[in-house]
Amino acid sequence: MVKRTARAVSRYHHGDLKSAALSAAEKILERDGLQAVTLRAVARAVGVSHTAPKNHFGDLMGLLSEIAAVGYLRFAAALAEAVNPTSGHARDRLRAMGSAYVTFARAHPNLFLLMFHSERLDMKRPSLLAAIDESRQSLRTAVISSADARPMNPVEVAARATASWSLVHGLAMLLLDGRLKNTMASLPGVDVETFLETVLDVARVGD
Amino acid sequence: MVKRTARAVSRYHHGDLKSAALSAAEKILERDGLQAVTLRAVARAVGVSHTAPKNHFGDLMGLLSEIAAVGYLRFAAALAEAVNPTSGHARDRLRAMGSAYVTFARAHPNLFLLMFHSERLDMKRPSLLAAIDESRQSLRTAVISSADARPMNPVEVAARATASWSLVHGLAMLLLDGRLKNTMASLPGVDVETFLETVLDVARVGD
DNA sequence: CCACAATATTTCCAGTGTAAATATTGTACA
DNA sequence: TGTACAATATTTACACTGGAAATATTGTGG
Repeated sequence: MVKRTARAVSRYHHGDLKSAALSAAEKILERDGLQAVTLRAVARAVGVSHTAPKNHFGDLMGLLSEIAAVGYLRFAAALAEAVNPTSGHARDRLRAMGSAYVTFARAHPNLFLLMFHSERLDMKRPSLLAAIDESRQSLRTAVISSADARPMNPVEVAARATASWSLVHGLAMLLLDGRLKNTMASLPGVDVETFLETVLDVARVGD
Repeated sequence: MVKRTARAVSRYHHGDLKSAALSAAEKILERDGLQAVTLRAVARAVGVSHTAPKNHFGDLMGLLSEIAAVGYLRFAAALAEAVNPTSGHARDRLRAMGSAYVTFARAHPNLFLLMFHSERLDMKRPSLLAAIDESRQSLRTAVISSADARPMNPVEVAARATASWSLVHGLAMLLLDGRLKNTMASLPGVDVETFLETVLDVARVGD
């Protein structure tokens, strides 16, 4: 059995506890849900005393915030990726980002739910704020580039951006919370991804 | 000091524990958040041993489910109320219901968040299912009545309904999670309700 | 009036977050 | 090289939680 990554032999001083704990926590989150993400469970998974994580995350909220921060960085990358190849019209880029938004939520449901669960997050934590801001940048570029030629006042611009965001976010949340099961059941032969794309097509926000 | 409602003198056998516990729990929920809703806290608030609620709710998830059920009944009433007086066009009714949806979420934020937090709910509990179905009925009437004259296939009908729902739900969730603070801060002089109405106006879903 | 079901209490246990004191280790500096 | 110091980890302790199990009280139908 090979030694971990760094020189870790003595067992005291894990050597890479922070990142090890983060990935262990993320695994627990996706596998067993948020309620299973526990300081003690993470510590057990990494093979360390149950108070060791405190040095790196402070408390449970700190740990969850760091997990969410990692999620936001991946989220931002996924959104940016979705826009890049689409060299078509601005509206197509917005549409592609909406699709990527929902796809990410489906691919990492528990992580996504945590990311929008402020009650469990420390919204003053710098790393989390920075990661959120990165996602916001990704979103903004697509929304801005889809602005019409005709002049709009700032409120209308913000309202359209918020409407677009609300649509994709609400769709993701309803889906993850199982609220679309009835709808899907009433449409035999229609698979989920097809239906989600139809929703995004039908709802061309603003005009 | 007047006796409670029913004849409750002996202190053993509360007499109306279920409803008393429910309203106490709801008060705690709105005042201190979901994490404060605890079987023991509710029992303390009602002045009863900490295992007494078990007889009525089974476990914590059962209690939370009953609270959510009450919320869904109120939610359904609020939505139905919003549609009733509006005798105008079908689209106006849909618009009014969207406004009522967001208004309810703002008026009872923690309750609303619980209602869409399946992880904490027992979605097999009959009372909860019935209450959810009542809300769904309220929503459905408005959406159906706003359907165009021109024929649509079932998938498009469902997609439009889902898009409308997603928009208002996403708007409510983003707002409650504090995700619109930045946007609002960038629009000095615009108050929240005005902005929310603008979002709903801008996003006339489907056509 | 009494057996029984419903309701409430008491007692107990395992699991959790967190604080405080202690122990070990890496490292900068002499 | 060696040593004080900061960083990191452990041990111990405590208050809280959900829940199971045994017990006690009360309402009610027979």
